[in-house]
Amino acid sequence: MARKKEYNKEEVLEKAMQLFWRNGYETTSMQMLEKEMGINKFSIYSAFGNKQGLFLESLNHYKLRINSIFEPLIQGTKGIEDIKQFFYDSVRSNFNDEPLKGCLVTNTYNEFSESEDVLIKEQMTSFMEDLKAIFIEKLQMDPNKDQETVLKQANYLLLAKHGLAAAARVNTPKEIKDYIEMTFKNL
Amino acid sequence: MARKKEYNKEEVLEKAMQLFWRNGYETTSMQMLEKEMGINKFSIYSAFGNKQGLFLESLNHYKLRINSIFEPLIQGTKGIEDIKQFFYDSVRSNFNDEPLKGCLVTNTYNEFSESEDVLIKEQMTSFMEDLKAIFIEKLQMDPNKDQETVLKQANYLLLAKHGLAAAARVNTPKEIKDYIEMTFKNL
DNA sequence: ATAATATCTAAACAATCGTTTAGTTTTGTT
DNA sequence: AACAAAACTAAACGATTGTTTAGATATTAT
Repeated sequence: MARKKEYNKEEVLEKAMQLFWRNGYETTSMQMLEKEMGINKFSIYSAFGNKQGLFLESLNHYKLRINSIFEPLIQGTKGIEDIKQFFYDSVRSNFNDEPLKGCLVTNTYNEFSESEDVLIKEQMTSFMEDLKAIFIEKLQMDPNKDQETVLKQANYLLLAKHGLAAAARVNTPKEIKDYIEMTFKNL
Repeated sequence: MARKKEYNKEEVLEKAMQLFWRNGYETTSMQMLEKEMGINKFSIYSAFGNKQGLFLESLNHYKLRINSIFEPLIQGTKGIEDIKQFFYDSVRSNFNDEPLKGCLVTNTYNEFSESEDVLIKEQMTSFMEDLKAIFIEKLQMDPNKDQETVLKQANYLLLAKHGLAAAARVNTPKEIKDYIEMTFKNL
């Protein structure tokens, strides 16, 4: 009993996410989003509530989109090798002449670390905790590692991943490769 | 033949720098700066030109201020141990119940990685290159290391420093400590 | 065909952004 | 004492921020 949407929600969300990914939350204006998404501001507000709502949905869209990177990590059975491959998958764009945008989650984590936006901070914290849990599980696959070592190495890898994501926006493929290789050299 | 300034330039610069450090460039407004620095907008503009000028001077002020961290690194004679100490010095606030603001240079590096602000990007790039040169020099103190290894480890440490600075804004002292120890374990 | 309703466009909203202007006050020199 | 120069206050600048409103348009169920 009503008019049809002239846009596809997934498609415009993908475009919004790309823009947020490239510029961050604060720098991306509704005007830019309107232009990039190709739909009117009113349509954005009816579909996503407000800018924060659009961003949160963009984050979720991002998580689904990078499933191809997480799936092998979660499903893998090779322990620490899976994590290393995950590191490489995370920065694939650095080796493919694609624009370097790092990791949207880490970018957001950095941008909002001093912010008081509760919803977004919660999303970030839970995401990081999930990742740490996965790392721990992978590290525990090695029976020679006691629990203390596992936790220590998980902390190490979590921060390494964090740093890699940040660095991936500015560093060269060679620097990235050196970093990943050194990181996993003696684990 | 003129009126005296009622403020001390170093003092207001310190306050501006603190604010930029906490919030980043984009999030810090002239209104906030006016309030924090305790002087009028007009005075800010006469002294620093514009917001970007104020930020660039804040960056320089920051570099002078963290001299106590860099001096031991540059003057040190213990090679890699100096770098490790430098890492610890960089995140001292994490161990001292002080507010966690990470490293202003790295925060800025991240915030401006996709920006087109040439002046600020130049400052960041030169800063990172300087740091890498110092790392290389330190690593070369070990005569057992060939040049290829030196470069590889320098890349590794530069990214590690980058990641540490980002992570220092959100992680716990234990996580930070685990990270630093693991980073230097097998160099 | 008509009524109902959701979606569109386009303009306007108040608030804030970085920046500038106008006018006053203070200081130092002659 | 009078003038000149710099620093102050406070208000306003136009542009842009995120958000909302008003009205036209399109679609569907009856």
